[in-house]
Amino acid sequence: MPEGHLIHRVADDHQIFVGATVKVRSPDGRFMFGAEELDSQTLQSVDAWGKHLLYQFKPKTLHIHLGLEGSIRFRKAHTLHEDQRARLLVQDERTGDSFLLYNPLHCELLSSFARKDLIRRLGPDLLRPDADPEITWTLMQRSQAGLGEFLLDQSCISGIGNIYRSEILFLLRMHPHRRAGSLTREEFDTLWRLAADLLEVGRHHNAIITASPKRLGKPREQMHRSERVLVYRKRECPDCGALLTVERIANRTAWFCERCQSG
DNA sequence: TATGTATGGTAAG
DNA sequence: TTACCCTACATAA
Repeated sequence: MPEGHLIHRVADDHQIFVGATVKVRSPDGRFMFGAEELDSQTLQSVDAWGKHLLYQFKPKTLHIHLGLEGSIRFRKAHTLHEDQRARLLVQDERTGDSFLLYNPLHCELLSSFARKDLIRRLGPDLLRPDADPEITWTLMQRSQAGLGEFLLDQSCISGIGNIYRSEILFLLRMHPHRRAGSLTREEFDTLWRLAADLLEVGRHHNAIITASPKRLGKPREQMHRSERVLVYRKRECPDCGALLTVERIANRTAWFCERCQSG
């Protein structure tokens, strides 16, 4: 279920494990080698970069990417739950709290070189305070891609997934086939700020919410699933009522309104 | 119960 | 560009 907001939320939540000496196991046996290497080590830090989670040990880093199907569950101490389906179990030896990892795309150990290389390949992460928009701006000016394709390219800007893509472009009234390189600096700044704000809201609420609470007349917490987004998987434009265009862009389905997103 | 689809990414062709 | 990964869930039958 992960776009960047959720990965950062996990990293936030997992700060409680930093400094802990941990018990590490691989219940499904598919990460035995790595689990043995990390067992009884002390966790130095937990970081999110785009859709990647990095758990720093010495000298190696545990790299987790949830992909499309992965999930992470937190378990309070003493709620003993032997789940053989989990790829990874990490337990804080001080508190007994643990987390379990299921169906990840990646669960592997990285050398410090491989860690740097991974981060180098990623574009600026909207949710990181050190994110440098100038890098994305430069890439965008040179890009031949349409906006819909550009926003999903994690090497140009990281953290945005398929739901946020459609939602951001709708809110900006920008057509997904408009060339990324055609944006003015002002338009880019607006895009960057909007995307960062939306991801921050998602991180806070642990859910993708792009609809305005004011417009609906209820707080975000009370919004129904279908009310939280504007165009993703919808039939009609929430503004003009026209049928939305559904099209695969960069190998993923995109929803947009030809009438409202003309720019 | 069967079918279709997917909030992501990689690698083969 | 396409197949694949091979799970979870919603919807159709």
